[in-house]
Amino acid sequence: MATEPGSRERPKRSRPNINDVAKRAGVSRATASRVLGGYGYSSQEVIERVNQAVRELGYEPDRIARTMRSGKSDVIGFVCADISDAFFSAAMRGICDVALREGSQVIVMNTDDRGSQERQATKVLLSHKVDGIIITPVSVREHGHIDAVTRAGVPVVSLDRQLSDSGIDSVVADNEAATAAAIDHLIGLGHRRVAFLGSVQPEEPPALRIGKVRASVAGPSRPSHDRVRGYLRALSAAGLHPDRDLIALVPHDEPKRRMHAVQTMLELEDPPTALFTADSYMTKSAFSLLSERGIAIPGDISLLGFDDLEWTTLVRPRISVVVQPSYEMGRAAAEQLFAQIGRNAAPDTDPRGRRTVVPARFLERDSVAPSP
Amino acid sequence: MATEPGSRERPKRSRPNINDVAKRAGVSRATASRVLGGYGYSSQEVIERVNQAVRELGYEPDRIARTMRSGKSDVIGFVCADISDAFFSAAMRGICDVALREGSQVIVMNTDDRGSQERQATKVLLSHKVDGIIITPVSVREHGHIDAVTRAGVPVVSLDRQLSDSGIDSVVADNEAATAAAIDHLIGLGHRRVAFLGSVQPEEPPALRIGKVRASVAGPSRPSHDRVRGYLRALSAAGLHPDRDLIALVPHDEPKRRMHAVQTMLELEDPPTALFTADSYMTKSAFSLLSERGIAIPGDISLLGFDDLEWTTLVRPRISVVVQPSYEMGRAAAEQLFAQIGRNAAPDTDPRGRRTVVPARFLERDSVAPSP
DNA sequence: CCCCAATCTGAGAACGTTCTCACATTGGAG
DNA sequence: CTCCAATGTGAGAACGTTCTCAGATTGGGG
Repeated sequence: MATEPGSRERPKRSRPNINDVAKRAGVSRATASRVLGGYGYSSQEVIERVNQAVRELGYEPDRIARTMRSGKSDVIGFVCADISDAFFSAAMRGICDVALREGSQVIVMNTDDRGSQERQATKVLLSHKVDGIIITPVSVREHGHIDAVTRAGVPVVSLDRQLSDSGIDSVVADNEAATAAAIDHLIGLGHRRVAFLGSVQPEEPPALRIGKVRASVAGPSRPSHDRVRGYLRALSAAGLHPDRDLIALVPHDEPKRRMHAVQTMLELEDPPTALFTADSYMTKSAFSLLSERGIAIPGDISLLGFDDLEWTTLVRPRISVVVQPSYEMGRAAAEQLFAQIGRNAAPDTDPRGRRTVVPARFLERDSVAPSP
Repeated sequence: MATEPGSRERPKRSRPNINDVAKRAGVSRATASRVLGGYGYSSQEVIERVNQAVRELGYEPDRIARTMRSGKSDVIGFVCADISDAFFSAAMRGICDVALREGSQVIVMNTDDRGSQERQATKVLLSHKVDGIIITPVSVREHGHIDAVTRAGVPVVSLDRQLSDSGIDSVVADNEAATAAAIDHLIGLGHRRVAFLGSVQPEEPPALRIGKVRASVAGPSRPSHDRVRGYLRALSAAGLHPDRDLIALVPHDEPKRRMHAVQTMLELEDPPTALFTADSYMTKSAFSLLSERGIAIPGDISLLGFDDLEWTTLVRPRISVVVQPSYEMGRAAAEQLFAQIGRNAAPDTDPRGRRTVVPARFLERDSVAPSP
């Protein structure tokens, strides 16, 4: 009723609030809130009148006001390097599914693996009063900004990487064990010269890239390191000595250097009979180069990769891979986060942080054969 | 100073607010806010004292309270079918990049192409007071819930699909033109029997899948329809008549039926000499089947696909494709959304909604050859 | 008949911000 | 000297919610 003359500028008509509901139901705001919140006492009649009013007005509570009052926002943050990356977008889906079940929403922020962006992201999320944060931290050592989050009483779960010396929960794949098993598989097939080709983050200290692999690889969990460790462990378990020439670690943002690393490996005097490519970037580069050069897989050389990508079953031969369950890892991280949120961020349970390790699976396909 | 005895239960120590800043600077809350907001008059001395206090306390304004007061949240929503899909996650990245520049964050919600989820998502986002929504709507006809969003004064941009009879902005690829050009290319190479293999949404009316393709394909922009239209247009421009047997549209969530559609096509009495696969699902299925069957591409049959996926350059032959610039589409949608937000959601500019069409590119590779 | 517990309700505070308004205090022009 | 504009400041309202508290009304047990 009462359509004002200038019905054009209606957009100013804002959503009904709880006062409107109360008025329509003929009760006070407190009573309406009590009915909606389902606490305290309310007469049956009032309950019905309020619900009726809610329906008639199409009332939806304002989550901002609710957050203001309660401190709980029903929003969590996901901080990752790049949401368009297949691993992160799959994990994101897992996170979203759990969040939906919990009645929460997810804010995503990309860091491009830059510490400054990450620090900014945590600040912003905190000022949005998120209930918790899932993060794939750029650095496993410098995590002052992340500690600040937990200190503010906001739960944090670290995904895919583990922070050293912090009580922060983490969800990681068993990269070391899975890699060791894969390498062991190759050794079992008679391979004695197995190359390890992996990527590292651009920010990583160059020490890792050249000398003292074993030492520099020690420390907190980070996929690239753990996989090197797994490689070394399998070798040593089989009584083989690691050969510096058969290990290459290049920054993941330099495709040319990746190609070059594979190339160098193939031109060795005593070349490897099997390639273990420790991540999707490297697997792709190696496969490209091999097929460009007309080198037969697995006839001339065996190829075993990490990460299951769509194309690994589309190319011939189909590539055998160790696959990280990215969706499930996202789910697990979210489950753990909501568990923390539920018990009100009690930071006392385990001083070293709960660590969830999810198994990576080995998918045998056609790119690996016995050593000639 | 003054570390209380029970310094264990510190987490209750909440972040400093603007009152703390004001107190420390020895001014009123209003003055502190004025300095921080940079409006009105403030003496140089007070400005410095306030900034000093901000630094000392590490004060960060509470965005929830700010939203409460101003109605602007610096958050936008992205509603898509599935964030783990390559198209959406790339678009998401584009959206995030623009949002970052604008000082906003992005909440993602998945619908799995279900109308109920989508309606729910818009409600939730509205109650979070988002400044705008980018959406890939499930249905191009039933958009009452989306109209409700604009009616609430919240800008909306539709991505990849266009809503019929609504003033809602959209960003879409020129699917029809790009498809027509691709088909034309095939015809130019002598192909007379070109098959069209595409997917449709599960919810889509079966009418589309069987008869009267041309008629049912009319209407608002939606990639699957536009591509069929482009196909028909190119055929007709070349004086060719469409053959019902050479057109297959199957729900994208039924891989078996996809395979079956390709199979049927190949077993036709007068089989096609070229396959146009109108989306990534179909391209993958067709390539798989062809290579399984040992059918030579492009020797026995030419293959031309839609969507550029990583593997299309990894397999042999490399697949020629029409590629949709997903990242740029996300960017464009976000740009348009913030433009609307900037001019305060004036819904008066163009009653039919601004339509941004971004060109799809044709990438010629090795999977297309002249007709034998 | 009185009292107290149980039931029901509403007034009002609080969350942290922004911003309007009113009230000083200047100093220069007339 | 007077007046007014320019400059500087603070009190307090408002956003929409939740929830504590106190007050009112019942009814049953003593």
